[in-house]
Amino acid sequence: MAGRAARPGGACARAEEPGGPRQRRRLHHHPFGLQHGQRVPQHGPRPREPAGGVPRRGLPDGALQALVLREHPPRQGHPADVPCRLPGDPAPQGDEIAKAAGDLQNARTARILFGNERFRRGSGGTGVEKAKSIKEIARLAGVSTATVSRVINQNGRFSKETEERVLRVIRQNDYTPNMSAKGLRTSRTRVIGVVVPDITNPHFANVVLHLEMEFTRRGYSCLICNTNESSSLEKKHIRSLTAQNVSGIVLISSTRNYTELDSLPVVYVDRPSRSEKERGEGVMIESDNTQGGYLATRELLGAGCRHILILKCLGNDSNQLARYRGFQRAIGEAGVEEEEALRINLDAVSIDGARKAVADLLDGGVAFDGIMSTTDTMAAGAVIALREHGLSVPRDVLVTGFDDCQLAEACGPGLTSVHQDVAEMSRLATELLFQMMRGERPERSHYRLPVTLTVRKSTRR
Amino acid sequence: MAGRAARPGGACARAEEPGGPRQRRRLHHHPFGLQHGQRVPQHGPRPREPAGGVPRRGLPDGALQALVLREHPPRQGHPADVPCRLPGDPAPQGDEIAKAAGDLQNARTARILFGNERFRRGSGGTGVEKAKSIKEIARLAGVSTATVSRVINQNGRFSKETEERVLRVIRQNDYTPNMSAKGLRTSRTRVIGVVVPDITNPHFANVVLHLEMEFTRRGYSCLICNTNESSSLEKKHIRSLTAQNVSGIVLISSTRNYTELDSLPVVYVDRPSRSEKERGEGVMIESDNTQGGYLATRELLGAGCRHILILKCLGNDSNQLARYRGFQRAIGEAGVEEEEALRINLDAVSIDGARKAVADLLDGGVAFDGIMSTTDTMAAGAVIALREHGLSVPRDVLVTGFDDCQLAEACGPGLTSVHQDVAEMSRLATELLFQMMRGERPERSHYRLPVTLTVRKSTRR
DNA sequence: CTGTTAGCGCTTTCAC
DNA sequence: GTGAAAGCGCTAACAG
Repeated sequence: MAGRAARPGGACARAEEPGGPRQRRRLHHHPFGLQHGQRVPQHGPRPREPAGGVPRRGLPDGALQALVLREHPPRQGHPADVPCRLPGDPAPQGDEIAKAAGDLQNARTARILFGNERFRRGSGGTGVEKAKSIKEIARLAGVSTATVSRVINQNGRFSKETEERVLRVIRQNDYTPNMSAKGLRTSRTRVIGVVVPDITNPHFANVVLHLEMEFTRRGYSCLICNTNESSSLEKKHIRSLTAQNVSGIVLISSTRNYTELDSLPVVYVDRPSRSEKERGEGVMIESDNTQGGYLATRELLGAGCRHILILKCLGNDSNQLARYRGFQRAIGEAGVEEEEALRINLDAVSIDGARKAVADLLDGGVAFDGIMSTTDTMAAGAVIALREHGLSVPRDVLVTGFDDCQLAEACGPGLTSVHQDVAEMSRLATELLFQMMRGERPERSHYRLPVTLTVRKSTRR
Repeated sequence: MAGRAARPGGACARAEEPGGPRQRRRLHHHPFGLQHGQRVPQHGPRPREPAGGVPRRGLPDGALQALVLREHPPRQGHPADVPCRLPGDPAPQGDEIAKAAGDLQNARTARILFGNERFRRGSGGTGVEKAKSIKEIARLAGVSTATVSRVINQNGRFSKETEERVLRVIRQNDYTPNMSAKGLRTSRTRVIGVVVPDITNPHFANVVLHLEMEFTRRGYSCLICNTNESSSLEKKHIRSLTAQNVSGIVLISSTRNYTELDSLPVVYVDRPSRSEKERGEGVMIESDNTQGGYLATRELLGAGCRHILILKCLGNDSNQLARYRGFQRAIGEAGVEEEEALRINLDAVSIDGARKAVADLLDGGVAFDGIMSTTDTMAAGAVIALREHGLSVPRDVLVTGFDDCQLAEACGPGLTSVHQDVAEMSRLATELLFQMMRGERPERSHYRLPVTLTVRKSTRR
């Protein structure tokens, strides 16, 4: 295979074609062909026919694109270079689909929402045998499927010898239970949904990593859903998760009004409900953001700052507000007055947005000796702006961040930042979720984890 | 509920108890109680009994911890503060379980691998009705389930009027198909597995975000698996994914020898096979890392650097090597000789590791005028080390990074970095995966995407 | 302790 | 164009 002559290809060098030119045009021929000796079931899923079969109809995969695109726009990369674009790439059918957005209006939308993959693999392929079932294991072990099931799930009611025999057969045949069947039968899939606003936010990435580790440890998988801060996308994700019979959900969101979740174990993480008591159900874990804002501000005050710029972001993240309240408490206690001019509210969290905002302030001649930022990202932007204006951190201005992510370590002189105990947060979230999945009621419905201040050079002259 | 008196609680303030003290001890009472009028099926899953039922046996959730812990250790947060620890937190039963690691040795391991959630929700709860099935929809629409199915999947063979009626009923009842059943029947679940080494790596987080967006657009979900660079964990994840009948897999790994994947659409992203032709199957997409290394090095050479420190990492990521080769090519073309002393090989990618290594070199009096780092993270560490030694970037030393992540924007004066077109990579990966899922053969089996250089101040004096 | 069996919700063949 | 019915793989009630 590797010895074949490489075809020149377009912009991308070294494109190989494993199938060789002869097969190139047989697009509808499934690469994982049907095994010849395979049994053809009377009923049940029809294995792929070699060529014809049901012709592909309905919308191609590009269809949903237009639908979701409006609220989930693809991030701009470098729009100039779009290399190696595939031929036949269907142009998104914008208007036609877009008007069906959000609801099930017609068949086309139905297809979008529920459609099948048309071309399934044949369950046998080139030398690949069909996955073993519990029946097969039962036959080989000389017991009933019920017994195999009991052994697998350690539900008791079997003898030591039977157990050993069954387990041996399981091992020898490399058997793994079919989770779809299990899920159908038990309404639980050993999959946990994690709904997160934006996984590229280092803080959330960290949360997801830790959650995933905790789940894996317990033999569960992690279905991840980015909402991109869109509430309608969030709702879709949640519907999708319930449709998939997930065992539980971890939700990073301020929203609490999903009736879909009433019968499902849910743990809310990181973002408290906006209306404080929107819905009683569900368990909530958050860091003590107010305390974090307080600690950061105290650090600045302790170093002598008296004119502290507060850099925060409006938007969905209610934690920003809590951090700001901590700031207010600290300066209040210190007898420092809050200055209207020293408050920046950004629309979105970004390095460059913060940089520009701080630069504007500096250009306008506003004076301050400290910056308390409610995220590391914005703090990084602030540090850049200061440097560009010839100001030194920490000599001229002290800066604190929030989240203590990699950025804080790398930024300028090292950024003092409020550290959230993400590992503990994730551990606790998982623990509580599993309690609920077991049918137990967690001791509390609200946990607030202490934060600490990681002091770096940005606040120590 | 919100009006109830808050119990003082332990270290965490404001702990609420939604159930009130009376219910507190009834841990085995399911919070989502059984609806009273609910039908009790003769067979099939038994809804939770109020109290007794099958007593909880076998290992608690902590069991798998010890098993996986050794290869997937929890990252250290701030070990000092472990607040709000739950009571009854089971101590992991280390040795007992650990010796069963890696294989199915005994019943206990079986339970760990396959065990059920013991306590399912009653399918009805407080006012929550059972999820509707296709049968219910069929009844309400006055058609058969077959017809409903055909409408949902747009498989044809129904009249316009029938279609409208069915869709109306579906809408009115807020029906969503049960994906477990669908998965069982069709062996495909509209879920795509993404296996990634470490999601906190900003580059991978970015890839995952874009993949997830592409999947969501097409109505698919994203099951994410962190391998933490452990090959045995990777294997477990892959087995788990196949057991769950995922529709396809995106794999960021150098490994190509999973027979489990032979019958499944797989796209390899980012990391080429180590042995270049280990297995012909599967489609591979990567950035042109060699070209990236080349571009970065050229940038340094063009600015006059003649003694360039190469900062790379040994380990699983074969891209590091490609980038290094680009470096070699560039200096070769420029007639610059590679200096043994100017090569740092780190064990792992970290800011602090790079900082220390570069600091050691500086302390040792090794002289260089440029640094070509194979990741932004290490570049950030290098910049810190330089600054700590009183050297200025870019005045004294020029630096380039790789990946063009947030760190590059925030680091020092702004880091010139090689930009990978992650959006296009994800788009292409998804496109190819869906082609394979449809049974089509992609045009090529190997795609190499062009990279660009994002020039910032670290290379422009 | 073990086996028989119904059926979870869905898709698809076959018969009309 | 439509419906009846089988059966995907698994669990759990029930009978022995």
